[in-house]
Amino acid sequence: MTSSLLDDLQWRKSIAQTTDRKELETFLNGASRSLYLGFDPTAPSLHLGNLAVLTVLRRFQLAGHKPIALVGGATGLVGDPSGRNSERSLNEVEVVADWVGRIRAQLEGFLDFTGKNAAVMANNLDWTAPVSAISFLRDIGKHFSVFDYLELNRRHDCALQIGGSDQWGNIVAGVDLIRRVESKSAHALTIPLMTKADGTKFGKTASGAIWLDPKMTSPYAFFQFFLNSDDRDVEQLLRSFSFKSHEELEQLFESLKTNPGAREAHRALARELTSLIHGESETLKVEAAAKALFGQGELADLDVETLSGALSELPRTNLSKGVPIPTWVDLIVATGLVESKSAARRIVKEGGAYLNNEKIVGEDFAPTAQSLLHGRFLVLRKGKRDLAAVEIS
RNA sequence: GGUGGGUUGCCCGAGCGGCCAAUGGGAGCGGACUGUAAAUCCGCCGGCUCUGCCUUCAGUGGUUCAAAUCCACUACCCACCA
Repeated sequence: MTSSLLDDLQWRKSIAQTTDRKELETFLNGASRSLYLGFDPTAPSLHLGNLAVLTVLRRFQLAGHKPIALVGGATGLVGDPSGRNSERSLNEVEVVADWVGRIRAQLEGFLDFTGKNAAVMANNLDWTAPVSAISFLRDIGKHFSVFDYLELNRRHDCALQIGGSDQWGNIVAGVDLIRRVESKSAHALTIPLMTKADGTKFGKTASGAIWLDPKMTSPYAFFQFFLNSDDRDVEQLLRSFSFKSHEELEQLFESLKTNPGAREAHRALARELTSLIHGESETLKVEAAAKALFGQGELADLDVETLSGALSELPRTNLSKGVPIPTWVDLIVATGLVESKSAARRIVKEGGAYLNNEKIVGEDFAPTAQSLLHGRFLVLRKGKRDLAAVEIS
């Protein structure tokens, strides 16, 4: 209930639009309020884009308010409101239910579901399912994100909805609906959609979105994503995602300006977020791995534990002992780091192929038994920083 | 409902019977430079059992020695008229 929550969000450039700022301020200062944020289950995991708005929800909770995370099981089923893909198979229903479950589990790690301002999980399937299909279409139609707000207002006295700035229209429609139907005032706050300095969408790489699920984006890749961020994006990323104090952040911004090469701010960002999502011990492992693999020391000098720990973070493939070792090209494709043999051959031809940090030459090159580190590991590298591992067992 | 235009590789967009795996741009990838950054420059950029072969230009069928290119039908999009 600190009066500075909105000021803090402002400082973080996390506010795109709000309904009347003064009223909102008064509303938030008055008591511990319920507010909600909705997610569409369009994938089995949340990604960094979701995390940006989710972080704001968390800030509200830390300020004493009660967050409601709405996972739109119903929304996920309807999806495309144009109705073009209106035929849904039973399978899809099950899939969406599964996704909703997974997303819930991720939210549980991020919000506090205990205590006096415990977070609440809601699923709009709870109030859309009992409504018959015909009345649903007639009364609610595709506007049910608006309807959700009304329903949460009734059930949880929720009078603030937050979301990405693309949701502004929807949210305000909900505010209006509550005013009309319930004669109560409701509020809205949107968060700017993040973009990168180069104009591309934030949180996407060539290989796709950065997911919170460690099976979809490894903690190592997650950490590296932040560590390798464009210098120009780091300040905003810290503002948006970090829970450090303003003073600490200002220091990092300063370091970014005066000594960008040290990448102190990048590292702080990568550490904090990886810890937040994957836990501190995982972060330590991942960082140790990166240090080992990118260090100037010889890979062969690393002890088995360090090496095997580091390699476990990478895309990898296993080979059985005894079979002849395939070519570098075949191996790198097997790890999944390169998608076709043509692409792998190209990399060799262009001089970007490495085995155990030594450049290799020739498309037919195959590691020998002597190449094995500690008798069972191979470290493949593509270009400057993409690594993969092979283990013989 | 009527008439006309469109559907090309990850995206945009040329091609309009053979020289087309298909111009150009963007994205992506490799190299140089660096800081596991950006900008810049150079190269690559469908797949494979790689001097060749295979699968691509909305779908299906047809004409032809030969089609992304011509014809017919189907689907979707867009424009003008109603």
